[in-house]
Amino acid sequence: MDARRELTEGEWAILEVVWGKQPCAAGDVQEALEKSTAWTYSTVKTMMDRMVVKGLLETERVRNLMLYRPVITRPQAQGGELLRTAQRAFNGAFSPLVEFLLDQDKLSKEELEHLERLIRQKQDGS
Amino acid sequence: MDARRELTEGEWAILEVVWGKQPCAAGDVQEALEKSTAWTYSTVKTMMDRMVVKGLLETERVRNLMLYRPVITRPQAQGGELLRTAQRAFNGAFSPLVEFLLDQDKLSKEELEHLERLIRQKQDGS
DNA sequence: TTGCTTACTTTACTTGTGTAGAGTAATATC
DNA sequence: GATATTACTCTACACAAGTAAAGTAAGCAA
Repeated sequence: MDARRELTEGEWAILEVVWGKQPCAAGDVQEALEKSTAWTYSTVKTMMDRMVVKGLLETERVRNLMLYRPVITRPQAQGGELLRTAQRAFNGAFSPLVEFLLDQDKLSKEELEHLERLIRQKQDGS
Repeated sequence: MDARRELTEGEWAILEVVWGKQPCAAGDVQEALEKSTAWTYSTVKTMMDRMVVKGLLETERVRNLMLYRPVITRPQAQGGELLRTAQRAFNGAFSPLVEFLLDQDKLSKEELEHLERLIRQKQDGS
């Protein structure tokens, strides 16, 4: 619920899976992350249960199976992440953050064109 | 040196001070952060020494005083932060990150105009 | 009904970070 | 020179997060 909470690397990994397939059992998540993380079932299950306590996931018991759902949406988490980055690294403002990307040539010619178009649309819309 | 290392909240706070005044003694940093963090001298000193071990700061001893300097620059740290955010929350690309900001109306009319101008300059320049 | 399999629970070790007290060394002051 | 001040060092605790082994419960198969 609190999109302002910081997510760890592990929490992101788990949430990505749960967002993709919900409801979702701990075993599903473990299998999905097996290649990238090599975490055992126990590890994933522990992390997910801790995420429930934190309010990041919620559970529903179906017979002997525990199903998990995300409580926060991906956009909420993305927003929180960006907010914190802006806060920490750019004194709380988003615009300097974008300027930094421009300065550092992090955006390709195509992306620049694309963004220019989007900005113009945005301006027309409002 | 490694701009890819993640900085904690505390490390950011300390680095902000050290970037602003270098070289800088632990006491200086403690005083600067006193209002916002209420950390004691010991706390700040411990964190800074750990940052030296990590290669985030370097020291020079002048008589009985230990002076600290940043090893990474602010832009390096900002870049690292943004890179990680892009990685975690936007599958590694910067452009979707900016699009997210547009979608979520995180940028004011003035900022949009400003950015549009910058983008156009950028395109002319290259 | 006996054991196999699967999922879950309990417990615990480790590392990093925030936090700081207590003790020590060196400088400054009277 | 004795004392006060300042800065440092050492040590340690707490909590979060990554990590997972071992034990338990419940449905399934023969």
